[in-house]
Amino acid sequence: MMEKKIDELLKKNHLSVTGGRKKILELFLQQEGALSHSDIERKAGEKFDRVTVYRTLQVFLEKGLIHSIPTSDNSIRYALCKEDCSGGHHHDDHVHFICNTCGNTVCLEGVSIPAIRLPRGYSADQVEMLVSGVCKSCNI
Amino acid sequence: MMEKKIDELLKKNHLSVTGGRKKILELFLQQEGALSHSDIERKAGEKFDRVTVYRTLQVFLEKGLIHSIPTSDNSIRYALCKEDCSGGHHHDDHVHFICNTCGNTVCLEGVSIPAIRLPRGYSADQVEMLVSGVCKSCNI
DNA sequence: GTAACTGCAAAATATTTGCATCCTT
DNA sequence: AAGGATGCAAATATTTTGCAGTTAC
Repeated sequence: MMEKKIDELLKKNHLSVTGGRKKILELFLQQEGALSHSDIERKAGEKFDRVTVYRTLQVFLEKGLIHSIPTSDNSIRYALCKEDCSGGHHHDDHVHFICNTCGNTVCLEGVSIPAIRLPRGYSADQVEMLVSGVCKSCNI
Repeated sequence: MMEKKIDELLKKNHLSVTGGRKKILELFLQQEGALSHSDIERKAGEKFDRVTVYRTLQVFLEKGLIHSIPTSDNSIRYALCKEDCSGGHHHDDHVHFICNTCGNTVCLEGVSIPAIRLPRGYSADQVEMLVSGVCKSCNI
């Protein structure tokens, strides 16, 4: 049951289990894709405060439950991390896809980011790859 | 002379040559790297209005004079486009590098984004690659 | 019982819009 | 002269902070 999974996820990350956190985590689990702050507010209905959403996302981010996906429109998306990246230690080597038709953002778990050769003097820490286009569901 | 170059750039893109636009374009030309909205405000001093900066960046973006670089911190950076991407038709196939030490963002013109294979059903339109780490100047 | 989480109020920031005026062409 | 660009004022929207009340452990 999802309820169980949610509780486990929170406990595993040393977070107390509260209504707001459960609700937000549930949204992420239901949705196969990324959510922006405003997506969450909208989907959660009038359930809880804006501020709680900010704080919850921040804590989830710190604990490594979710990761953020950069965008060009000043509205960062967040997506659930997979098992192996809890504790702030991310294994974010997958590609993010943004659909221009439906607006959804998804993590392409199967597609990994190819290595690149940087100019002399540069050292890489993290690499993000962002593809926009038309997704599977819209591409008919 | 830079003055000339600035005028030409504006004219080439069918924009009238005004003080604000010249100033902002000058900032981009001086700086080898990307600028955020607030960078521009800061560097321009008290020269002109916030609103002018918003509108100018928007126009430059539409005309293809600059391109935007996504970030994870709700502060989009903008960088000058090279010759061949005016008219909203971008040739943005280079990698962007964000230095965690000095905070600068630069376009690695020499490094091009490797092709990737998307899952069946997805079609790509644009690809962004964002590397963070330590840049040449800070890596000593 | 205690520490942590939440909601509310309010402050601080950031972005957008309308309009009158000024500047470029 | 005409159209577009700018500055100012103000409306909106977004994010942060402090604090008091509530809840999880």
